[in-house]
Amino acid sequence: MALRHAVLAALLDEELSGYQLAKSFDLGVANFWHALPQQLYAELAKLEADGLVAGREVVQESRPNKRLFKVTDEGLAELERFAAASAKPSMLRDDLAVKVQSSDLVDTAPVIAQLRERAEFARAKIELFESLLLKFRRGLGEEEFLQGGERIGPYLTCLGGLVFEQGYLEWCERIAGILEARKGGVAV
Amino acid sequence: MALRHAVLAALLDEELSGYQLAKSFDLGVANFWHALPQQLYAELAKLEADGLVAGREVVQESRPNKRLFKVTDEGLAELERFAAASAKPSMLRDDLAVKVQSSDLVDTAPVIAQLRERAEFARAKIELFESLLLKFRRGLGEEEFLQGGERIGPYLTCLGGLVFEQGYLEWCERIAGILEARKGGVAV
DNA sequence: TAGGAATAGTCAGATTCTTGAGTATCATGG
DNA sequence: CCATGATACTCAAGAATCTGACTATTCCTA
Repeated sequence: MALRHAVLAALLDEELSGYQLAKSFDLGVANFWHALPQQLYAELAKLEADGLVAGREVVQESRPNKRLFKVTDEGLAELERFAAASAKPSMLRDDLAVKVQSSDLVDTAPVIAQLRERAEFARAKIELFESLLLKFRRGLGEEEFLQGGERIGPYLTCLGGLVFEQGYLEWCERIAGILEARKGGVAV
Repeated sequence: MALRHAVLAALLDEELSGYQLAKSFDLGVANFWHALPQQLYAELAKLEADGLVAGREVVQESRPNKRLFKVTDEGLAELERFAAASAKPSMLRDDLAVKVQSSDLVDTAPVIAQLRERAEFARAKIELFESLLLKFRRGLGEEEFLQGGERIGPYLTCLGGLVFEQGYLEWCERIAGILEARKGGVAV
C-alpha cells in the first residue's frame, strides 16, 4: 500500500490529471516506482475518496475535459506519517539478471543482444537524467542549488536514477563482454 | 509470470527443498528477484505439475522430511525459451526514494535516519557479496575465473548486486549529507 | 526442563497488479 | 477525406503477491 505515497509525492510539485500523471510518472517517479496508467487512475479515485487529494474539473475547448488533482493538507499529513514510518526494503525485479544467472546452461547469443540493448536504453536514460538535472537547477551550480534551492526532492531522486542507470550500464557492458569472450573459447 | 524462471534459475546449481530455496533466494537470486517463501512453495508445486521440475522425498532422521526439487530437461528448455524472448524492463520499488522525493515538504530527520540505516545495510551486503565472489572463484583470479570457470552465472549476478549496493550506498550517504546540511541552514 | 530457534512446510483471504479491451474527441499528415 | 496518433479516461477478469496464522519435530541453551 505505498503506490498511494508515490502518487502523492508525484503530485507535490504540480496539479496533474490522471493522464498527465501517467506521463510524468514515466519521466520521474518511475525511476523508483513503477505503475500502469490504470493503477494511477484507480489510486487517484481512492485518494480522492479518502480526502488525500482534491480533484477539480477543467473544461477544455480543443481537447476532452480533464480532472486535475492536488494534494490536500490531509494528504501531506499522510505523507508525513509515511516518511516517519520505517521503510520497506527496496525491491528489484529484473528479467535480464535471471537470464544472466542461467547463462552457462542456455544459449548466450540472445542474452548478449539483450544486454547490449539494455545498455543503449541506459545510455538514453542517463542523457535524459542529465538534462533533467540541468533543468531542475536552472543555471545554478550543483552545490549552490543543493544548499539553497527550495525544492530539491525531485533532483535528489533523479540523481539516484542516474547512479542506478550508470551502474546498470557498466554492468551490462562488462557482462556482455565477458559472455562474448567465452562464446569464442567454449563450444556452443 | 517470471517468478517461475527465477526459481528455475535458482535450482540450476543444486537440488533444493522449498525451505532451502527460500533461504538461498535471500542470499542470491533475491538481488534481482524478490519473493516470499509461500510464493516459492506454490511455484514449486506448479512447476512440478507442469513437469519443469522433479521432486523427490528425502526421509530424514533428526529433522522433518523434505522434498528436493531439480530442474528437468523440459524446465531447461523453458529457461532457454525465456532467455531468447525479449526481457521486460527491470522494475524497482523503493519506499525510501519516495520519502526523499517528498523531503522538502516533510520532516527530514527520520528520512536522514533511514538513509543512514540503509547505508549500513548496503555496507553489510557489499561485504557479503565480496565474500561470496571469493568463494565462487575458489582461489582463482577474477579474469582467470571469468574466462575459464564452467559456471559463472551466479558470479555475474552477484557482481550486479555488488554494483547496485555500491551505487545505493554512495547515494544514501550523499543524500543524507545534503539533507543534514540543509537542516542546519533552513528553519525546521 | 522449559523456551526459543531452526527445519519443513500448508492454508485462506485480501489486496494489488497485469492484460486487454473499449469510449470519445480533436489535430495532423498524406 | 481517411488513417493515425494524442488527449482523456473507464471497466472487468484473472494472475500474482502479501499478510498472517497454523502444524509438527528437533536441537540447543539457559
